[in-house]
Amino acid sequence: MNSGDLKDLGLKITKPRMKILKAFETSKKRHLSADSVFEILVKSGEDVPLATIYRVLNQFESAGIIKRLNFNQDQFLYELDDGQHHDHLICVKCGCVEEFFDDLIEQRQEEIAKEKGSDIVDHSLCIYVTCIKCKTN
Amino acid sequence: MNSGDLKDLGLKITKPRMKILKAFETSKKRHLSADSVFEILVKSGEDVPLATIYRVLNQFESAGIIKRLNFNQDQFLYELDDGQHHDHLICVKCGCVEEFFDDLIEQRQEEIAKEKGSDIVDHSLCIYVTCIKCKTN
DNA sequence: ATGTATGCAAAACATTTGCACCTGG
DNA sequence: CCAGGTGCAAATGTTTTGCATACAT
Repeated sequence: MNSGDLKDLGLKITKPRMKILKAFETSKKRHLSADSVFEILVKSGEDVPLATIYRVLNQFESAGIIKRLNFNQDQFLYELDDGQHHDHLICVKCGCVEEFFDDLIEQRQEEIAKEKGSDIVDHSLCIYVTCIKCKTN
Repeated sequence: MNSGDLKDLGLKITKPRMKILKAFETSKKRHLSADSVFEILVKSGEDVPLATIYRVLNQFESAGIIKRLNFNQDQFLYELDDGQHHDHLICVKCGCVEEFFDDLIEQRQEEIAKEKGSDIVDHSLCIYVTCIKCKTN
């Protein structure tokens, strides 16, 4: 993701937008809340107000640059959208997130929707786990 | 679910609790928000304040009487817990909810967690659809 | 009687919005 | 220059909480 991409999406290249993008690209965590983006920027002295972060995040989501995820937590998480659909395993102890994709599960969902006469618009599968690290602690 | 069951769970039989239970049992919708429980009770003249509804709903969830669901909407929904795990199809147009259970999907989730070395605690699969009724409108 | 539950009003908290000012192209 | 973006403060909407009173057993 670079400034050209932003421009192509009809979004002006502004400092807040670039900073927020960079936060995602340089963070070791792929899944960030609005608040953690805020924290990252505060720490790097590149402060952007939360309201702007939320606005930019929403625009990025509309533009298809990021995805907003709902893990039944108190906040939404956002991840860069690489175009590869996947689902998530979320550790209930440490909050870490792993991604996976399973063809069989995807297919079965299509079949289930078909049986009901419905068209799938989207789906979300969250597997809440105790991750391998937390199991041994 | 009757007063005896409530008592067995260590919950006193109070008017608000009975009214809220009845709202679930008599509603044609299985999936209700705190607010829609409130509306139902207002309409039947059995008014219970929202704060109490939230408190009772939380107690019921801890007691295993109901489940709290998160469909990526602005509120949580609650359903009577009949002990049968299932997942949901949610219509993005009309908000109607259908339930389903698929053994294959359940199994695959176990396998995926196992591959990662994690233990499943819970999971949530929401298929967002356009339902058959909304397709034809 | 007494520990719980309720009602009310107020708090909490993530997210959104109105509006005046700024900025990118 | 000017539409669009930002910053700030205030609003929103759901859910939670503190506290004094009422109730179940």
